[in-house]
Amino acid sequence: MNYDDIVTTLRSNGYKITPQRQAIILTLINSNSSLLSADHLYHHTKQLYEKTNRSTIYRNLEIFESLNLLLKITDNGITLYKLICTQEGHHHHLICKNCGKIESIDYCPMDILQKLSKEKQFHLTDHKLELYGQCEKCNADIK
Amino acid sequence: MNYDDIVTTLRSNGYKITPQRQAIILTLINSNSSLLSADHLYHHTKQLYEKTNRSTIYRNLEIFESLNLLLKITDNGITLYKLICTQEGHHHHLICKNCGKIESIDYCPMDILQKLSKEKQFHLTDHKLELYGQCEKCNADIK
DNA sequence: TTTGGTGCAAAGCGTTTGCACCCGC
DNA sequence: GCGGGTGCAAACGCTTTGCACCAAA
Repeated sequence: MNYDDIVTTLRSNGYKITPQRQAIILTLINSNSSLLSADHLYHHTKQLYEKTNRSTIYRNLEIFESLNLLLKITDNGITLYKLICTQEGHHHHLICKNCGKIESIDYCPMDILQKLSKEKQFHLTDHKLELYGQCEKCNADIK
Repeated sequence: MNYDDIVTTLRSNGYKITPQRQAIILTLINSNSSLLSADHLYHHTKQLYEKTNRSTIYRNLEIFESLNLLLKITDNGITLYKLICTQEGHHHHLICKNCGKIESIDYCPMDILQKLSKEKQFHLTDHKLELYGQCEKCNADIK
């Protein structure tokens, strides 16, 4: 999922390509697909296109999310966003509580959970799995 | 984990037992261990002890959480609380996006994830697994 | 008597909204 | 030119905080 793909998705859903929107997309891409706060996104987007407003950020994040371009993660009142890279496929994260470093893990327990939920006649549509702890570096630092 | 256990835990950690605190505990217990919002908790606690303030609710929820008596779940900006019942053991939830019904499932993928994270030298301390979809009843209603 | 707990009101914070204007298509 | 997109400022909802008083131990 690169810049052009996102622009195409937007266009084909009837959304216009404004400079603000372009700047937001670039900021998301430039972030190396790490988790970003709305505030971080606001400041970095402003660096690309000065006259971008906070409300524009929020309004676009909502649109991107609705188009499944963006992942929104909320933990402990803190909301973070991340581009969904379909090339990388579905995965989960190891989040270091100390330094905030985020690693990806490919393992997903959903196949097992699908079976379990079928037994309960529950139709699974979404799931959230987040793992917290200390990464290798922080572990060493603490010791 | 019943009322007396919670009171004992509070006392042994140097916390006093005020009528407000008692009312909050009772409200949590009476809720049949379903997920409650701070607002819901506020109104129901008031029914038990009229002169309870919102700040008191929040301050106590924070204390209960720090003592591992309470689980705090945030999804999409909505924060809910639930007593941790150690007797029931660790488990996860199936949350119906339609009617809000919550079912428990015993399966937990953490043993597998522990192995995976060890390979990455990541020290796992916490995890969150939440499953969303439609429960049996809502599924039938939609069809 | 001591010290944590509380009520109150005000502020905080991230987010949302109404409106008039702007601009991509 | 049309209709969606934006900036602005104000409001929002939930939560937190400072302070003086209160009451559990």
